Amino acid sequence: MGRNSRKSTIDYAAAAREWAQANKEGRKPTISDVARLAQVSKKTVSRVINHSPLVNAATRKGIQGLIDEIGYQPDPQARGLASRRSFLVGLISDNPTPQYVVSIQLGILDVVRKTGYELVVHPCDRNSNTFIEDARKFVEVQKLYGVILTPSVSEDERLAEVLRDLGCAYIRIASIALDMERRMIVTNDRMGARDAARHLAKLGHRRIALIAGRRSFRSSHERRAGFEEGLAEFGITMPKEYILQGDYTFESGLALGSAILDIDPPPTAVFASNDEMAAGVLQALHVAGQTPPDALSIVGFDDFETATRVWPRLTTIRTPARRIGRLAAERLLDVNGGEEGSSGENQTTPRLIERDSTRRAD
Amino acid sequence: MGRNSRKSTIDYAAAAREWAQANKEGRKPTISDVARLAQVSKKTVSRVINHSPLVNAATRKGIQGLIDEIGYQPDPQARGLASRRSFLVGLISDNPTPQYVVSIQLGILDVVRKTGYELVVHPCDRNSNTFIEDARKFVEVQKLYGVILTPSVSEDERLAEVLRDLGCAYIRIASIALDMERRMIVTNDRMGARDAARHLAKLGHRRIALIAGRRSFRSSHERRAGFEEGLAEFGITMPKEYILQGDYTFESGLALGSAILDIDPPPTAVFASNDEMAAGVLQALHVAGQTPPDALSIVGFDDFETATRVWPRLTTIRTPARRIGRLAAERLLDVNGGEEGSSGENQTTPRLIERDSTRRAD
DNA sequence: GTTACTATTGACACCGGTGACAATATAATT
DNA sequence: AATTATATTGTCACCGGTGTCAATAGTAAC
Repeated sequence: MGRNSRKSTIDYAAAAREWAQANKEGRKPTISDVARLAQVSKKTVSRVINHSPLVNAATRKGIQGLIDEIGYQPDPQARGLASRRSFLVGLISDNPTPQYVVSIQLGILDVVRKTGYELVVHPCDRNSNTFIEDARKFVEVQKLYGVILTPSVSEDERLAEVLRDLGCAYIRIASIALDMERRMIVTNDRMGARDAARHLAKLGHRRIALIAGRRSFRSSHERRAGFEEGLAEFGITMPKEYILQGDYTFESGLALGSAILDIDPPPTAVFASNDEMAAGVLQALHVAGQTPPDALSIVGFDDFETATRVWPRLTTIRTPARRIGRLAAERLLDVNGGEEGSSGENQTTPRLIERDSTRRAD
Repeated sequence: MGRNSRKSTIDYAAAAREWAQANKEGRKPTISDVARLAQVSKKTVSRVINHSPLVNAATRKGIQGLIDEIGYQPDPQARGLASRRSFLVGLISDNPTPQYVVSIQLGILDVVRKTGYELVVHPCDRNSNTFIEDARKFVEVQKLYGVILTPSVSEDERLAEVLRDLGCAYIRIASIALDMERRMIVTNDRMGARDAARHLAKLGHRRIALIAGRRSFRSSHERRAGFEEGLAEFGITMPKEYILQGDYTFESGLALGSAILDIDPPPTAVFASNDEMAAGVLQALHVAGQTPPDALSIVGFDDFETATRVWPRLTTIRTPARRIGRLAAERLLDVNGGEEGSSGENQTTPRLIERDSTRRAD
């Protein structure tokens, strides 16, 4: 205190009224308007909007009040132009499951909204040979504040390198740590798959099959490895013919589901590496006239909507996608402002949701 | 021709080389760089990037070549600041079905990408009392080029008025024309529902029930009306107790599905106003130990993924969501540049997809 | 040859902020 | 009282484009 009355104190309320008066035509106020009304320089107002500590508390309070009063909102384009950045966050994804993408988006938006940033979505095709170049242009031209990457683009090292090169902050969502901790949100798929295995083993199953996910997704390897580890705890190993290669699509699950029926001896349970494929297996059984889980128990992975739409409802491993999105955004925008430990979570552990697609082995 | 050699001709290729030479440190070129190299004013370069007709053909060609050569990309922030607009398109939605939102997004992106715009997503809650104000701020602060609205926000007249007020272009996706033609993409839900009714009637069903969608969605009324019209063609009317009020969620379908079983006399077919609810009905039947479509045929609406995941797969009315997104974006960005008639579609007609959830009435 | 017109280009301020650095005021130190 | 440090604020050029309007150069008309 004590040093806040260099000049005769300003009546901010009166200034606000004056503005309302003079601005009949409804012009949006700019920083200059605020500065004039508050009788300070533009720079000081700028400091207030940017939460600079270099402002006298009383001055800040008054200016902030004036800003609220007349509804001044800084122009992101002008701010960005001057400071060579933007207030946009990008989401680069190439995930085939729409439900995943939406959930992640919602999670990100939960956070981004509060902080005045906006989310620009950017699906891409990792196989396109202009993929890297496109992404580069995207972040460069838009001067993105940062980007969030979902599998499988999150696993692309070329992309990560380009982003580092551009000095663009990024968060990679993936099933294992591929990068510095502050750049990762890790979903512990391996552990989830392990639980799936334990669940089936505890139900007495011994002849257990696996439908693997798309090879280009890290998660597909993690899920398989975790599942095998879990089985190993019970002394179970899968013979080669019980391991089928899917690609995370419903169609692959459908095809492989009917293939499973022809295996001799038939497995009594199967772990599909995601719900879409599990739903496919389920449908294959129905087509074959079976009534799951009688002859075949099924465990999925993800717990997206499909899991509860099908019949019987899928026992599955829940991936908290929205929460993951939230964590990624929090980390990117450094909500919790660097306060040590506060909520620096960057791990999510999936958990088993038991429903109706599994039963005890006879 | 004839007036393109006022000054000694510029060697643009040489200029490009010169830039590559001088710019070892990899600075991004700005409009000033281009202007200097091409020996013209910034304004002329500006005209080229904006496709102004007021540029000599030869000059344009040279400058464009130079731009391509050195990889100049105009800064959207600077452009926006100076011209008081932006290169962002907004998607404002409050639809409960994620698959719909994703499909629409993809459709919009199909178009938006090609034109250098970016898509900013903005889900909202129409019941929030700051909804309108939030939306207003969103388009005002971001100076959005335009926005696309999906049901049910697309049906909100207050919002539309605010947008007109702000001079922001917008496209409303809805099941009936609520606005000037150039601002609408209409999905003819009524006709789709009519087809659903005809389908059931032709299969010999007479005791037919309806599960209506959420009241706050226009489509729910359209679908109901269309369905009733279709039945009327066959002289069928639904008694009151056959008309159930759902809310477009799976859960409501599940609850109402089991309610249907208690109606006496029981209907032999039901039209659920969307696939989610149809899936719910299906599950209710399974829970009750029935094997649809034996005792009850079901028709859904939308043909989103759920329709093919459940068993039996749903007979449904396809809403081409991605195409709708594409049409909306084309219209908004005026792709087809005003050429009369070229592809000014703004209607999509849903069509019946026959699968396994319907059968002949006994 | 002069005038009027069209086509093309340029000059320059400005959009609404921020960065770098200078200036001023107050407090602390000697 | 003079000097130094700290807190607070201001100055001014600049970010990278565009709008407005003037300038210049050919061309057609008189």
